[in-house]
Amino acid sequence: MKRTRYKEIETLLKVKIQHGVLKVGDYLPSENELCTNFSITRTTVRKALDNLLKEGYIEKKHGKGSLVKERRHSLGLLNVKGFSEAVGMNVNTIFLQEPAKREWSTTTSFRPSENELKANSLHFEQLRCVGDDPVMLENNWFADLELKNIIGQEFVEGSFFKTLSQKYLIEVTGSEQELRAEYADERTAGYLKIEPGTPILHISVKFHTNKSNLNIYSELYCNTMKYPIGNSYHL
Amino acid sequence: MKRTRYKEIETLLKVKIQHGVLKVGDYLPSENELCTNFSITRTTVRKALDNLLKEGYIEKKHGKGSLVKERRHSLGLLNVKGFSEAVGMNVNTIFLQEPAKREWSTTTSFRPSENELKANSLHFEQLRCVGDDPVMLENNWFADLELKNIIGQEFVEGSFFKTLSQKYLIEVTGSEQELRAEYADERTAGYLKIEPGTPILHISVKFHTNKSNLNIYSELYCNTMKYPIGNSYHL
DNA sequence: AATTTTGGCTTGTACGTACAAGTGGATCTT
DNA sequence: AAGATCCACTTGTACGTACAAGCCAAAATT
Repeated sequence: MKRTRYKEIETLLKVKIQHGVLKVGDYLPSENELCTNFSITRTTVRKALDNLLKEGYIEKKHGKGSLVKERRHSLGLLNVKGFSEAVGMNVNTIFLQEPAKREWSTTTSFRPSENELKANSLHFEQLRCVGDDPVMLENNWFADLELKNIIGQEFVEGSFFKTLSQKYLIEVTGSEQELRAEYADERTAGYLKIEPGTPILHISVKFHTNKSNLNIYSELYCNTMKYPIGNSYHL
Repeated sequence: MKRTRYKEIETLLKVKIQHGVLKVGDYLPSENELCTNFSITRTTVRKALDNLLKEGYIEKKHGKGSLVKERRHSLGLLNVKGFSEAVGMNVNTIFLQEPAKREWSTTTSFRPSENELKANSLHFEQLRCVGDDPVMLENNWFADLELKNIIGQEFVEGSFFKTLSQKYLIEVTGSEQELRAEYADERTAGYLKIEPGTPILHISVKFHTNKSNLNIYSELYCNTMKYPIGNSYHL
């Protein structure tokens, strides 16, 4: 991943927000202050702020400033990253199947490319809990191409995507999703502690990354009774 | 809505794409060509293209150009606009309840503000069909504040959002959503032609607009068996 | 005292310039 | 003929400038 000035500012501010240095409702330094503080032009500052806006971290008020926004308290922003970045603090993740070489699933909505299918597939399965409530069963596949030592390694802060970003400089650049309401099958229901046949939200995702041959295919099964899936979008 | 140069170019290109003048896979004129054609600077052109990128109309290739992208053929891009703009051609909309003054719903996920609750509520209900298959039941509420004559009037191309944009210069600036898998109740199941108790996808949306006191509250009930809800996101 | 005006801050739009970096065909060299 | 180089094109990043427009409090006017 190429380092750029705007990305520097962007991640720096994002970290400050994530760590609570900048709290919800706080105004960011004005664009001109950021310019002088970091010795960059307003064009670059605005590019960084635009990205934060797009990802829902801030809100901009014409004539006033940019302020830190309340991130969705439900399981928000699935269109940006994975689960553990989206939710607040009290999220526990349990590995049902540790990362290992396994067959490509034949039931994913998004079909891997021929090149990916030729390669081996790495897979892992997690159960996501809010407190003690299991709310999401998650399966992930990706081609075993460029990620040396990813199996056997602990994930950074429990997040696969943070690991990709920090250890391999791989960033998610986009995603496609398909959403379906389905009956829970027995296995899924068991892990989610619900009756088989209960409606669950099935989300199929293909994450695109800046490595053109690396995509992550995820199948998520969510119990939305207590914790609906959230999403937001701002121009 | 304020008219800006970049919005001009943006809508002009968008219309060309929507009307098929620019087809999927076609390259747009280069940024420099657009500059000279419209007598604007590259900064402005890029702002317009960024918006098209964000809304999923185009794809950019470094060193090559911008090309028109395949829009998702499933019921895509709910985070941007409403239904009839998101899907292709063969969508039929049936009014179950024409726009009229009705009570605010007490069951919406997103609570209208005090100011909105004080005002009267306008409501309408639609059934969305792909061909002959009913796929989505849609209820919409919004405060009766600034939209003179909107009841009794035909929607532009059947779309409420297009009507807002073209007749009232109101644009959607963002949205919040909550997604749940639920059992279909009898009424919903009847209209969607499914058995009561079948899982359906319930989407609650609050659309924000450039009129700060105008939000649109929608409750959508989708039969995702045949047509899953699609979504995509690109940096 | 109440109202209007002003001025200084903020973000929004738009101008123009320069160079980096990816792409691909034409040209030159071996 | 095959390969390497070059060049003209594309988009990406970053610089700098100017003014419009929204917000708000202090100052001037009524």
